[in-house]
Amino acid sequence: MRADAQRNRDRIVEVARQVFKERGLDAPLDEIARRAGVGAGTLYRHFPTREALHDAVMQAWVEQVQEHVDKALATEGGPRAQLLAWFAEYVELLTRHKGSASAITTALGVPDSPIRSKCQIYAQANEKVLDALRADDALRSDVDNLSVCRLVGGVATMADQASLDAHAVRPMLEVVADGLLQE
Amino acid sequence: MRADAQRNRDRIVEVARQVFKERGLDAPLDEIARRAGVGAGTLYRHFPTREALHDAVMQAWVEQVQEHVDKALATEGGPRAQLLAWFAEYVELLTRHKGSASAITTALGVPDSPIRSKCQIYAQANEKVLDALRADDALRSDVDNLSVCRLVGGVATMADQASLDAHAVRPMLEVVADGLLQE
DNA sequence: ACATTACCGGAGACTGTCTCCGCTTGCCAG
DNA sequence: CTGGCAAGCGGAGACAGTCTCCGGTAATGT
Repeated sequence: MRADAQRNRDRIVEVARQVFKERGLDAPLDEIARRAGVGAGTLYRHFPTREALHDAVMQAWVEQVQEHVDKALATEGGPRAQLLAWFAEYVELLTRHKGSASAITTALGVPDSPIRSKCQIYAQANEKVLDALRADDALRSDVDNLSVCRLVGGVATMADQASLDAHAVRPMLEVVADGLLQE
Repeated sequence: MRADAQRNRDRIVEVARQVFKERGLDAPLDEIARRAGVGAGTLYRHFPTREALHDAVMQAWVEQVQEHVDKALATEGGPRAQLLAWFAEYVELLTRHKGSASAITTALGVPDSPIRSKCQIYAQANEKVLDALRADDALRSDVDNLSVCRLVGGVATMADQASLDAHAVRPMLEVVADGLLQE
């Protein structure tokens, strides 16, 4: 890639992150182009679809998922506390950008989605937590990873769309956690 | 209201129901106007916002909520079976029109939403089921109705957006039900 | 029959999406 | 250094959807 092309690309992603944060994931792409100082054509060449741009914007913070998993697994207080800590992190990460909770959770089962890599990371992170709990025999045996991701993703989507804070989300996550743990 | 106005209104709702079913809740309003044989102005006068039209379209099947509650409560097999039966009905009703699960669940906590009446009906229906279970002392004491509605609404939203069938939704509802029941 | 006025409808302004193509500019071979 | 040539740029403009405005139409009460 030519140097100027790379510069433009980086610039677009940077501006897009800002604009998406301000106005949601459905902000006008032309405004992003304008604020990035490039023509619409340039934006669309680098990112043929809106989702491709989402994908690029999300890249940075999705890379933090791994450390959030480890943080949650280091929580004291038994499986329930660990699970809740992880779910809270999961929701926090997913709602960091308006609209992404829904986008990622919906795409979880779609093999050729433009944001597939993001979905994978979330699914793998969740699986890691579930596996850790399974090792302690704390988890019900019949739960599958995908369902749990969708369940928590559903909570995150609602939290996102209705602008719920952590306090309002907590009781929902407790219900999910209790439903998942060995009874 | 004048007779011709009433005629047009009914006609618009009827066509809108059809179009929303075919193309989702974000179908072009102008197409609805065209197929209803009225001008765009007429449509917008009767329904100032898209949501107002959603509201009118949903009216018919929201009226069925009550009977679905009773059907679920008549289910044999104890509290868990009843709860699951109701949740399954709830999801089925919410996903009957693409996009409505998200719209209704998001608006649950918004006092001045255009679709407030719909939300109320869902919330009340859910409360009725929860109350019935509480009477049998089957439910955990600390769950609030709104959280449960959001939780199940979240599942419905995911089911809607990812086009999940009842079979894929079932395990999620089981987790929610188990988390809600007295342990 | 007539006046009144609620109501109709579609032209058109506006906003956002996305493409096309003439121009510019970074890059490398000579 | 410099000339040539793609790669890349950018914005005009076609297209689609939203929503308003207002001249005209026709239902209704007297």
